[in-house]
Amino acid sequence: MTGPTAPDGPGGRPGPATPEAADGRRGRPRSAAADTAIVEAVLRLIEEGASIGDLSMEGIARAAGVGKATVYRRWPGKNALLLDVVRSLEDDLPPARGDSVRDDLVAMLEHLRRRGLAKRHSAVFRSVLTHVQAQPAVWREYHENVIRARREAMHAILRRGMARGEIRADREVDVLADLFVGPMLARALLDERTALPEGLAEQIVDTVLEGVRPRP
Amino acid sequence: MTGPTAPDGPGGRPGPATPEAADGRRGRPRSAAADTAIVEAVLRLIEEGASIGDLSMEGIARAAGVGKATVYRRWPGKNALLLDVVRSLEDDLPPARGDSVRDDLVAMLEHLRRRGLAKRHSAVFRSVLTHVQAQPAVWREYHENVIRARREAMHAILRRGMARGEIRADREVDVLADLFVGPMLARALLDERTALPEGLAEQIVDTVLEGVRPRP
Amino acid sequence: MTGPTAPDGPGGRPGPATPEAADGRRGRPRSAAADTAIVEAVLRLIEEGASIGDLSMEGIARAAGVGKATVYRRWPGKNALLLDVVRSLEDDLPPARGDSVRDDLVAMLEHLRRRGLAKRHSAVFRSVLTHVQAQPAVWREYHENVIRARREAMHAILRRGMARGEIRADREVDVLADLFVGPMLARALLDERTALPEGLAEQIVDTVLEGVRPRP
Amino acid sequence: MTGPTAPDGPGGRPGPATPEAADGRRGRPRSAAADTAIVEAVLRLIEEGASIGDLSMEGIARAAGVGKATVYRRWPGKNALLLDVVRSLEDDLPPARGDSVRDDLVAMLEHLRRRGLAKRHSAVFRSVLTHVQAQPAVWREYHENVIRARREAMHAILRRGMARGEIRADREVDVLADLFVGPMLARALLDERTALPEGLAEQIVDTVLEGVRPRP
DNA sequence: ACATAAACGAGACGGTACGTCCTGTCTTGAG
DNA sequence: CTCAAGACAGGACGTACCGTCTCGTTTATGT
Repeated sequence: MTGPTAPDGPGGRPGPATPEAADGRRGRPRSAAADTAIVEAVLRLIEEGASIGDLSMEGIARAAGVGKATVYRRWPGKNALLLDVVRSLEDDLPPARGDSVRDDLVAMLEHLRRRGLAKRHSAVFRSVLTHVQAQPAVWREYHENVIRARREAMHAILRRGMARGEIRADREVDVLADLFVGPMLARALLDERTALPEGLAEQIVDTVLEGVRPRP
Repeated sequence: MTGPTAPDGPGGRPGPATPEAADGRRGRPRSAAADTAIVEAVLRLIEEGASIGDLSMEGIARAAGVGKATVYRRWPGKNALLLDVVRSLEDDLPPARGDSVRDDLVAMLEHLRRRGLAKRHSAVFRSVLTHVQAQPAVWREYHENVIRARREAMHAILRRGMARGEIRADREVDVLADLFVGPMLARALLDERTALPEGLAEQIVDTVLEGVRPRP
Repeated sequence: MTGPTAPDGPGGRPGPATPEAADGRRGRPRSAAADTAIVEAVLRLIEEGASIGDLSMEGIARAAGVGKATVYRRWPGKNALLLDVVRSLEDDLPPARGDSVRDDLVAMLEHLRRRGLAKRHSAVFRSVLTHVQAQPAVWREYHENVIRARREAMHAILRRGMARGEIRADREVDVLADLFVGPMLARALLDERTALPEGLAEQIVDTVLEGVRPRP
Repeated sequence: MTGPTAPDGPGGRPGPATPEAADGRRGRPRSAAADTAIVEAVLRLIEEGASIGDLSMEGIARAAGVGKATVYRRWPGKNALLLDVVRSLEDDLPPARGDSVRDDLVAMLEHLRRRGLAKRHSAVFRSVLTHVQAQPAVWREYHENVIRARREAMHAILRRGMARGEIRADREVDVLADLFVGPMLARALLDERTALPEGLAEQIVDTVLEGVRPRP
């Protein structure tokens, strides 16, 4: 989510009370430079090998050359900040091109695979995500905003497939969705051997479509 | 791993420096009561709603009625302790009964499903696991001890299936394994709506075996 | 010093940078309302029980309904502001009426006593003064402007008394001055039991004049 | 107060709950070295020119080579710490020798004069005292413990003088006491020109005893 | 029985980070 | 050029934990 360049997370958090939405918009406006300096500092620190536990608001502010209050003015705590950092890494979902359900599924999984590969991701994403996951409230919000969108896109593809007779219709849609997403997730989380290999998306989609029993 | 009652992790961790491996083993022996008090305190705190980030060695020792040094004498840090707590919750894998590959797969996934259901698990396990995951070193060790065993059991089942012609042999075994384990993982981690429903194991196994394309 | 209503401190402090001294005196003039709002806010806060340490430029500006910059435009810091507040409380010294030295001394001490009694004083003055005293530079300036004037008035009275034979001339004037001022000061600073009682000025002056040895 | 070497203030603050008075006296005992390191650090910083406002608990702990918590374990805040520092500088009052009331009074004032002269005092004492004075609660306690003792010693001297006919009995004792103490205080607080000169105690006592009117 | 030695609870130690507040400066749009 | 508003970098506040280190006490064992 969020355009790749425009970090709208900061400042946007408080919802209706957001300064730019306010009537008068008085006082010195928030520095966009500080926004990016903070997010970049987090990414830099993680790339330099810091684990999530090593990160501190104190250290982030220091690394960003920013006062602590400037960080807290934008995010209520470390979790919310990290959540926004993750969001800033999210790409937009690929549009379902619709040539065939199989191709749409492959495109979706390829999107997931690539995201798990990007330099910043493999380090940042894995650790941030698992960290955020342990924080119910934060995780819920992330869930609402990011995972839900992905799930719904997946469901749309599958329902279209059912309507066109390409996908069996005697299973619940969300179970089917997990059948495709799950293997990629398992590989990303449980297997540390290698990066997610090219061709994995096709392999998963095709095998799940055709089934694991030997074909005659 | 580890018997349900006997937490052998403690004391055993430091390896060669372990007292019982020493020549004389003099002095007061470690209190087994302290071992269990500590682990139980962690579980209790989590059940009472504490997130992993809320846990502190200080608080754990306090809740266990134990001196801080007594905790540190057994585990080098919070991660190692939590890892042992997770391990204490692991049940032994079900033996592959071998009637059919399909049944063995269902048994394996049912084992996973149940583990994710137990009261202590759904609260403890999810959060501890995701926390531990963010700690590369700790995760690696957990991986070696627990996940690896599970993966190998899975692989054994699948290879037997291939040999018996029940599983297609033109795919890598570990990709196939993720095809079964992944959907359960996805449901457990990404879906907070409900507990894992009964029958989910069968549903996943059968659908993956038969494939998602409509059957004629 | 300063008329009771006209706080000329503000604006006058920065010296050459003062606007009214400038050639053209362009732009929006300073708000006299802001001047008084600030000083009044300080007094109000102290009367409401705030200790000096509790006061902050931030809080003062807030209480005065004024921007922080408006305060800093007038005073370089908290000390300077507090000093001006104290000054705004100073009454003019009573003119030496000259009927007798004894009466002039009583009038002087009565002036001190009353100043230490006024509602605003007993709260404000004591704390502000002792605070200011701990700031050498500020204290020095206060000393030059306020205490010195008082001391010189005192010395004038005493010298006149010596000339007229009412005061012994074999002591240094400033030691004699402290003999009268000191007791009132000691009572005000070291004794918290009661307000300074009526008649105290007379009692001190007469006893010091006559001496503490029993009279025959 | 407090013995000259043994800073019993720290730890002793909480009154009856003091650890050394407790039944079991468990846990690691407090480090006496830390006690002195902290107090010495305050004195050192002040001697190096720091004003009271410049002192911070953070800086004091740093200068003492001590954790902040170690300071807060002993004193609840800066005021209480400074109060103890002042107390650590108090000498015991000189015993009233009783040869004559005049000599006892001189000894008492000489004690005050000297205390205001000691290197550490003139810097530390003046500023700490005036600072502490602005904190009603702290001042009250200091008053109870230190000033009260001094006042009572003074009263004892004066009452003995009245009984022996050396002091006029038609004035309240506490007014008389201020007649002697006040001038020394005024000189110390209001006059920054010079240190308190030798012979000042005698000069004050004799002049107050004899009175300021010319003697025949 | 008695010393030895390690573990025990308690809690102090020097540190680091927390999230809040204040300082003195700067930057808006409005007057 | 001032005003109210409020963001800025910096830093102190008092609290909580970190992992280590004493304390005095308890509990085994090896003599």
